[in-house]
Amino acid sequence: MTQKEYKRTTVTAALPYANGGVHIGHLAGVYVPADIYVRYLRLKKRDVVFIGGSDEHGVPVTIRAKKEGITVQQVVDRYHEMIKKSFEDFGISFDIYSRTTSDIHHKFASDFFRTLYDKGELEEITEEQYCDAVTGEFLTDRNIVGTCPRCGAEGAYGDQCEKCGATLSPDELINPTNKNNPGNPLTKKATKNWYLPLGKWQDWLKQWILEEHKEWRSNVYGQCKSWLDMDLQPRAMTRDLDWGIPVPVEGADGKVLYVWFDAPIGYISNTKELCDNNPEKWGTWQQWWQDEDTRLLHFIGKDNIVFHCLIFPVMMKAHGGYIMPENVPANEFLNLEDDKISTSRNWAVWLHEYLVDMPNKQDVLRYVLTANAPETKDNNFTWKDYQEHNNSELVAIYGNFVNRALQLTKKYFNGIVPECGALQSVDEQAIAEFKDVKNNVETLLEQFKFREAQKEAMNLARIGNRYITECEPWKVWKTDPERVKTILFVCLQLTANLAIAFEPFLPFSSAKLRQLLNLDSFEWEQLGSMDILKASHQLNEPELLFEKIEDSVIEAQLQKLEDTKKANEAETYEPEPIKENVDFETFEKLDIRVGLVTSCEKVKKSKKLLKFHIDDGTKDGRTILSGIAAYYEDPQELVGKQVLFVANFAPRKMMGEESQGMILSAVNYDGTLSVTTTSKDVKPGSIVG
RNA sequence: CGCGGGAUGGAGAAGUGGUCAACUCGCUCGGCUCAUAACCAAGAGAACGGUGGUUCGAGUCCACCUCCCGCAACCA
Repeated sequence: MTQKEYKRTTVTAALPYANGGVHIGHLAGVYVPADIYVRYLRLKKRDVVFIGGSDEHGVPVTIRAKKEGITVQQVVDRYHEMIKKSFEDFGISFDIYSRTTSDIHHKFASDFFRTLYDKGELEEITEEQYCDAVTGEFLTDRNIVGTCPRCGAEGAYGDQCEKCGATLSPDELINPTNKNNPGNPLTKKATKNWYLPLGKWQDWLKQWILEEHKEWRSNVYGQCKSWLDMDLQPRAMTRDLDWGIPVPVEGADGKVLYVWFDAPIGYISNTKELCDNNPEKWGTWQQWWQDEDTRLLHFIGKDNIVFHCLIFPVMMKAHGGYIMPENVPANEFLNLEDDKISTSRNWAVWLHEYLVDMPNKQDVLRYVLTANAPETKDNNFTWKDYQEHNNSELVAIYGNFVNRALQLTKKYFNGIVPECGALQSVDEQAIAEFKDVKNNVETLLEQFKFREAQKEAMNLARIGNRYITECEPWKVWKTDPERVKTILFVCLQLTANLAIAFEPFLPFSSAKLRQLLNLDSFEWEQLGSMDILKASHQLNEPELLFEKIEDSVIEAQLQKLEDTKKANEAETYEPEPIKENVDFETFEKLDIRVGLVTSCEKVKKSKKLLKFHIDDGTKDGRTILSGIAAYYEDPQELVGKQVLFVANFAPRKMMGEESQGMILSAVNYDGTLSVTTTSKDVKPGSIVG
């Protein structure tokens, strides 16, 4: 694929925003593929650096800080630590994971901006912009709400009305106000900002991307093309805000660098931090960002395409001296149980929670996310899928083959690698098959086809299972023990090959397998070879590589999601509209009373009905049937409670019983029912009014 | 509204003009028993989102349409 032979590779993974945790969508889209690729290159002994870090500027963290009553720094500290820790525990092998609030970054980004400014690469534009008349803060279109001029809906945004879909500008809104401070009036103030004139670089971008990088993924190429077919507008690189990197220009008080300006520079400043800390090992940062022999790769999600393919390259080009990305493998999005992943709705599987709920199952998640990777279209993660991939692939195919090989070796040869005898055609065929795997995996990885590459690695185990079944060493042992030596020798070499092939994908399992095989180290070039384990080498005690995941574990996760859904519904609950007014006489017609429940039981053959006996102050009391059985599993808990009931309801037969009235229940937001009761003890039969 | 990406058996997913639409999981039926009821073999199952067109021939090219996602707050 790559025509040029590069000396080294710089790999970046999108900087997660320090306003929440990392979830499976981030992992599947960016971090797992990036990590696979980097581990592969390292195993090939290539020079590679893997850069990550938290993006800690921008507006949302300031809003969160305000809401929680803590400082912005406290917010970003909290999430930075959390994200960093969970990446580590998950085995995302960043060479550095730093942050955009670091001193090095502030200075670097500031200098970068200043260079553009001094070279005259930025345009100064003064504009009237909306701001909150009370607080004075500037507002983006999206943070202005008002009444839609077309459909009259309330709560239309400054850029679009969600109700009718009309594209709007804030000027068109009726009664515009600050979304975060409803009611505050707006005014307009002139403000000066610095813009990057993208149009100036349009021809260069067209040549570089549309002509020279036709091999980029179609989603990336198509998105770039659609932008490049229009006239690119200047893009503001500064904002009126007090959180961020101050604009290093005279007269720019109260202005900071736009997050999208400073965040990608974080890739570079983090590299610098890494190199400064250990120059012997890492050399200079310039070597990773400015040397023509370095290949630059950005792993991102599809929403970041224009920033990484157009804006950041223009920033680097305008600055001068930087290399351009050689590829930007952007993934599509992952859904969760058929619903969009959403931070605000808490609809996600959070990495930090997964690591607690599913201890030592990092590789299972890595495997499933890769097997289901949203490489060409949005995909769906379901827990059932997760269980299936684990149980029928990792356990049944990979883990099982390894276990067969190790157990048989233990049984027949005390865990010592036997001598290889003369090869038969069945052996040679298996060996020939698994020699192809190396090339196939390499080709696929170089094309960023991780899903297929992993499947190809799994083929090794399939080959192994087929081979061992065909050779039946457990049978041959009885007649020809010498032959069993060769069979198991081949199986063990296959096992060692599996450890190598899966290292980029399943690093924890490969480490464990390497330990079981009692191997100190291995490298990619050994993949496909038949002498990784020498005869008479002692193996360690066999252990299972993967465990079956039981239904109960999956059900617990599904329940967790179900609870989230419930909580979301509760949050977005809106009461039913109030009914038409009635006069007092109408109300008076209803005779509502207090009753004491003296007995309560399920009505046979009915799913819904409970049969109450109520003390209503009369000698015999009355019987009332109520359709709330589904919400009171144990009817006994209602006995002794005072309830409100309509006493002058016309009696009605249900399931053969007569119901004399109606017990009042509240209908909860989710449709569940709750019997009403009194707050103090009241004599049965008392009037409610 | 516009622009970009996508829609292939129950699920994932190859395939860009021409052998029975590959492969993985699931399913059915055999076999095996070394192995975590794991393994191996065989089989069933897709008129390739819809309509129309180009062509000797289309999942593959063209037109129109439908649905999903992104570009547009949070966000991979």
